[in-house]
Amino acid sequence: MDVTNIENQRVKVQEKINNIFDDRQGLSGCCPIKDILGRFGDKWSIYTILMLGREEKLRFNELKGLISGISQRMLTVTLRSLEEDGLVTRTVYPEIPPRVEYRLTELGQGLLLQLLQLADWAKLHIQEILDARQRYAQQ
Amino acid sequence: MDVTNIENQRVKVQEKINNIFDDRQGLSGCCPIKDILGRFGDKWSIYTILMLGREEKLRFNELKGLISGISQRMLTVTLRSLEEDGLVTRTVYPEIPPRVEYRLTELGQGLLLQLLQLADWAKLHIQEILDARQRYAQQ
DNA sequence: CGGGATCCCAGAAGATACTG
DNA sequence: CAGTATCTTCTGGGATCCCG
Repeated sequence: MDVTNIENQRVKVQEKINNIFDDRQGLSGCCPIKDILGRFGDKWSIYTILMLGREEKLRFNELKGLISGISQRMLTVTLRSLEEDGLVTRTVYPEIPPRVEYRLTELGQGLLLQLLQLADWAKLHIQEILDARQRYAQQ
Repeated sequence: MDVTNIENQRVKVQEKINNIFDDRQGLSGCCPIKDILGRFGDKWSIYTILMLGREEKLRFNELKGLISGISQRMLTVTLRSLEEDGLVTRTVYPEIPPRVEYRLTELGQGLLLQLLQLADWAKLHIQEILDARQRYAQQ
């Protein structure tokens, strides 16, 4: 009985994986995971999304202060890329000096939730990974 | 009532995000998401994990055939990196010619499940992203 | 068969200076 | 304040050759 369940699990996983690769042609020649990953797999997007998720709205220099180490250029590039994909909105207030506010869209908040799930898994298993890494280094 | 629920949701999200950053110091100066992402955020790890997840066990050249476009070097590098982190096992059979089998560990299978969840979200929302990208391009 | 070692390059990211 | 422009630096990954 247990064996059957485990076997069923396996088959489901295999089907899902097959589905991912079936869709490859339709979606600009790339599997959806890779495509999504391209959106936040870079060096700064995650931090940007997390900060906007925590603070709800932030100005350019506020973000720059919160994301330690990021350069002006990379913050600009990152925000433009997130905006392009509809994950972030950019609102310019025509004042002097200018004020620009960034927020997550609903889509961006959805992605944030996925990231947090991934973070949960990561926190649960990070120690195993660190241990494995150390074992590997000692061999 | 509904407003309170939404507000509760928000607070939960904020707490989670704060937790991620609280742990930064303890975990080699990096938040766990970034650390995990470093494991499969590269160009080939995902495909490797997906293939091993689908086939259960694979030899070096079988993998190379399944992952179109990958070079010998990058397959080696990718597999070593996954092995180092305890996501993949490498078994050498001392025959002539040599035979080497790769499999996902339990940890690797756990990560695979996370990836599949991400894929589910991706498939649901990829079209929104593509639309947003097109709108952005036309402005 | 399953790699290791070496060379090389494009594109990502940092530093710095300037601007509406 | 919120960028843009330009230059340089760094790194991931491809190509090639070799080996047990």
